[in-house]
Amino acid sequence: MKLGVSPDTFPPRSHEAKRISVVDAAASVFCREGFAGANIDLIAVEAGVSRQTVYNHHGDKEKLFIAVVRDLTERCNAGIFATIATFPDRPADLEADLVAFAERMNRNCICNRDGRFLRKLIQAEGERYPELFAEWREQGPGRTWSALAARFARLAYAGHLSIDDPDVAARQFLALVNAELQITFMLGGTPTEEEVLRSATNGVRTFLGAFAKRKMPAGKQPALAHA
Amino acid sequence: MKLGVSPDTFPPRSHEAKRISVVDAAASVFCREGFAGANIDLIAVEAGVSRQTVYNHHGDKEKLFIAVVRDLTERCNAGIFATIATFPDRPADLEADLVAFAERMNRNCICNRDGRFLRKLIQAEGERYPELFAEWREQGPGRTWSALAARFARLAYAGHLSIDDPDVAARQFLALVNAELQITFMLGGTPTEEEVLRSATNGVRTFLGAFAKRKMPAGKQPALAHA
DNA sequence: ACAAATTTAGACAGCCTTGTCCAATTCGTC
DNA sequence: GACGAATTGGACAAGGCTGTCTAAATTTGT
Repeated sequence: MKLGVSPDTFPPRSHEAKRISVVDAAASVFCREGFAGANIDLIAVEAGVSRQTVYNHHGDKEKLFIAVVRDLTERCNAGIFATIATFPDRPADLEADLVAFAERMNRNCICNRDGRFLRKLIQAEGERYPELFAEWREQGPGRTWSALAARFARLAYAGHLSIDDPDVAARQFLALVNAELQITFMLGGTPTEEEVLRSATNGVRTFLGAFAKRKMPAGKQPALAHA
Repeated sequence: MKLGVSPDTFPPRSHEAKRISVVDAAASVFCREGFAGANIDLIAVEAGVSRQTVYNHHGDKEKLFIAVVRDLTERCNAGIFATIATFPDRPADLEADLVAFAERMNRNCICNRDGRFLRKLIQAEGERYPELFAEWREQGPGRTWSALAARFARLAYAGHLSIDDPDVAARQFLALVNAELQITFMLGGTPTEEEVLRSATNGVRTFLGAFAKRKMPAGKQPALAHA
C-alpha cells in the first residue's frame, strides 16, 4: 500500500518470481510432452517449487496452460513489433539491409525460445482451444503482416521496389527467408546462426529478384527506365 | 483360388482389412490427442474393432504409433513422387503449367489427410523418435528436394529459367506456393480450393519474377542492360 | 458342415495423475 | 523478535489408462 508510483504492491517479491518460474517451466514441459502428457509434478520440480504452489498460483492444469499461451503470445508479439520497428525505411544498401532485418526477425522472434514454444503449442493444441488461438491469430500474424506490408509499400512508394500487392509480398518475404529452416522447425530444432544467415541471404536475393525496381508488367515497357 | 503369385496366404481377408482400419483410426486419434492423450479404447471404437484386436495386431501403443508413422510416410512419399512425375518438363505456358503443378502438389500431398496427419505427428512427436523421423527426413524432403531441383535445372538448361542454385530454387518454390497457407496449416485446418489456387498463383508469379529468363548476377552489369 | 483361427466382451491388476487437505516450516515485514 | 502470508511435503481419494487373461462367439477355408 505504500509505493504509490511503481507498484510492486501486495505480493512482496518472490511470489511473482515463482509465478514466472512456474509458467516458464510449464511452457517447457507442455512443449516437450504435449498437454495430455505434461505432468504437474514435473513442472513443479522444473520450476523449483512444490506442487501445491503450482495449484495455488494457477488453479488447475487447463488454467495453467492458458496462462502459458497468453504469456508466450504477449512476449512474441512484443518482440515482433519491436523488430518490425527496425525495418530499413531508408536503406543505404537495400539487399544488405533486408538481409539484416530478416536475420533479426528470425533470430529474435522465430527461432528463440518463445517463438519455438508458441509455434509448437499452436500446432499441437490449436484445435482444442479455438478462441484462445483465434485471439493469437488476430493479434499476431494478422497485425504482423499488415505492419510489414505497410513497410514494403513505403519502400515501393519511395521507388526501391515494385510491388503489386504489399500484403502478398510481406507473406512471401517471410516465407522466403524461412524457406531453408522449415525442416529444422518441424523437428523442433534450433537452426545455427549460419543457417539463419544463409536462409535470409538466399531468401532476400530471390525476393529482390522478383520485386526489385525494374518492373515490366508482362508486356515490354522499356520506355520508363530513365535512370 | 490360391493365387500363387500374390500371396494373401494365411490371413484370409478381413484380417488385413482390420489392420488397416486400426492404423487409420490410430492416425486420426494420435493427431487429435497427441501420443500421450491418445486412448486405445477410443482407437478401437473408431476402428470398429475390439480393444483386444488392437493389441493382437500391434502389440502395444508405441509399436502402433510407429506403424502409423511408417504407413503415413510411405503413402506420402509415394504421392509426392507421383506428383513430381507430372512436372511440366516441356511447358506450353510456363506460368500456367507451374501453377497447375503447384496446385497438384498442394492438393494431393500437402493438404490431404495423409499430409496433414504426418506433418502434425512430426511436429508433435519428432523429438521423441529421432531415428524414426530421421528416416522420414532422408526419404521424404531430402529426396523430394533433389528430384524437384533436377526438374528446375532441366527447365533452366532448356532456357526457360535462370537459376543459380536449383536446390535453393526448389525449396523456395515450395515455400512460395505455400506462403498463404501457413496459418491454416498451423491451426490444423484444411485450406479451401480457392485458397490453394490463390496461393499457388501468387507464389508462381513471384517465383517467375525472380527466376524467369532474364538474369543479372547481383552486381551491376549495365553494359548489357542499356534500356 | 467341420476345424482352426480370429475376434469379442468383460474382468482385472498395476500404475500413474489430478486435485484436495493439512500440519509444519519458511519468508518478508514491521 | 513476532506476526501473517506464503510455501512445503506428504498423505489421500477418485478416476483413467495400459496391457493381460479368459471363455464365448464368430468367421474362414475346405
